[in-house]
Amino acid sequence: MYGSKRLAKRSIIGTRVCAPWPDGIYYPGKIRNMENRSVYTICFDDGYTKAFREADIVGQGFRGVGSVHLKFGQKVFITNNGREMVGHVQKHKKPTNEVFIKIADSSETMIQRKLDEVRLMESRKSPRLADHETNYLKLADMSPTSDAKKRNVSSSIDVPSAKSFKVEDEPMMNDVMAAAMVLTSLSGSPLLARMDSTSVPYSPTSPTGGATSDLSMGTASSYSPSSSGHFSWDFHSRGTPSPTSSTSDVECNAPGFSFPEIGSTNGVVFDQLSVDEGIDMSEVGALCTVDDIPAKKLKLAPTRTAYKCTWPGCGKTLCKVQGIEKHIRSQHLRTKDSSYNDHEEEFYYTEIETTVDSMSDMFADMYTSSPPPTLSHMDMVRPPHEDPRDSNGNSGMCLDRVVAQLTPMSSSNVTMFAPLSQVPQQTTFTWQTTHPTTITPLQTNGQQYSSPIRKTSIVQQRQQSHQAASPKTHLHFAPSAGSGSAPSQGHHNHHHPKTREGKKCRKVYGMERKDLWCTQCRWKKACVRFTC
DNA sequence: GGTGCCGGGGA
DNA sequence: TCCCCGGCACC
Repeated sequence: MYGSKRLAKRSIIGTRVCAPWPDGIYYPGKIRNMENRSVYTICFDDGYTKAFREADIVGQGFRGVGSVHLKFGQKVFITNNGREMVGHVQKHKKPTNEVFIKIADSSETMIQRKLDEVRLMESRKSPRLADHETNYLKLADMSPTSDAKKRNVSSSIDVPSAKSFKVEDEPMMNDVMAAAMVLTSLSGSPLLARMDSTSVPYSPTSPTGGATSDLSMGTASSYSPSSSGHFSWDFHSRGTPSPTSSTSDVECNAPGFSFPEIGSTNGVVFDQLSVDEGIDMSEVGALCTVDDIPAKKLKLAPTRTAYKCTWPGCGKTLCKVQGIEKHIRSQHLRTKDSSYNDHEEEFYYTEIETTVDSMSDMFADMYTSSPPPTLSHMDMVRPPHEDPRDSNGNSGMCLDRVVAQLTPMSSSNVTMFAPLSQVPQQTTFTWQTTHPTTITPLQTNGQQYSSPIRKTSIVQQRQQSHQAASPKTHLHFAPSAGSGSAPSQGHHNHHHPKTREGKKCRKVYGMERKDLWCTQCRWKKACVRFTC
């Protein structure tokens, strides 16, 4: 019924957004794919890839910066004197939403801005900013010397000087921040960084020290002065991946293999992470408490991540994202020119996750032997940006909606963790696979386990699309939310086979952001982006 | 009244 | 084919 619908042209893939690391600081990245309607895999600029809930993402189509709390050291962009400047947050006063920003190219200039006037990403690419954007080392190499004085004359327009700014008594904070930015950008895994932050007093990924705390907590003073100027933290010494390792290493080490490490460090964390061995939908660092976990889900199953080519008939599975991308480029896209990278290959592989204990050996064969669903139109997928969650991350309603928007068949459980600094939250939902035979063995492992496979957006989107089109679609999960409007019930299929409870572009983006709507919505046609 | 989207029609 | 919009059913 809906299979013949014209497909949207716009793509969210590749959209630059910001997402928080475990230290609570937002960093820019690109949306690589969509895990489901509410979870997006973001590839940070340093190559690290992580899944985030839509509510944790800041950017066009997602939540605005006005709804986030900027932590100390957060890199921001502001317009000052008609110029876009980059700086780092010194303090974000929540009550007034005032943000004090230290301009990156000056150690003295402090800018005060309303939160709404702050951007997490540059609005335009000026050479000056581009330089800052890409050269973190240079950024980190700033020193509060004569250069600062010079700039202080022209750029401190409407702000008190840093010295009069008593919020932070960190003389070397600029350097520290810069260093932190470098490290947070380069470090392999927020997951591990979080682990560090919970187990080590000093976290290289957190400019405020291990506690990822606000400036107001005064943890900045815990920063080691020796860290300024060079960045040689030994990630390996704590069993974490090198921040400067290749992206593939990051991929392989951080999201996949780090779970056991975390488990070994923090039993609670381990439990959390291994629950369902499902998708860590958000900040793994924002770990749930045990209390948040349904007892039935307390099964340990460390996971690892692999990448499976979804090119029809291929199914090659590699453990490194670089490898799979190379494979796709070379084998399928025939793109040899590495300088031309439109990231098309990202459409043709999916990140899969499996438990180390039971699945590591079998899943590759299983998945390589299973032809993937036809490639879906990821570009139909746009994220809802208005998450009904409250600012504390209490996402009960949101999660319910997430659940409701899925078209599950109890094949895979997805574990969602609340983002950092938010109330630990976890939910589990399932989705149906279009290849039940592929999943069946996993399903039989038990409900707690369900599928350990993390199927990312391409496959999943297709699944959802199929289900939306299938009259046999039915829900198997029991959550109260959304269950009352299961597609199999009542009037639902008559005139509006797509439930109104599903987010539609109008609802998600609003009239003022109609440009973000899918084409269908703009044409008042059936939404193809938020199908249910 | 708002929303979703079918159906029709213009470019 | 793209795009717009009237109109209707549903909430």
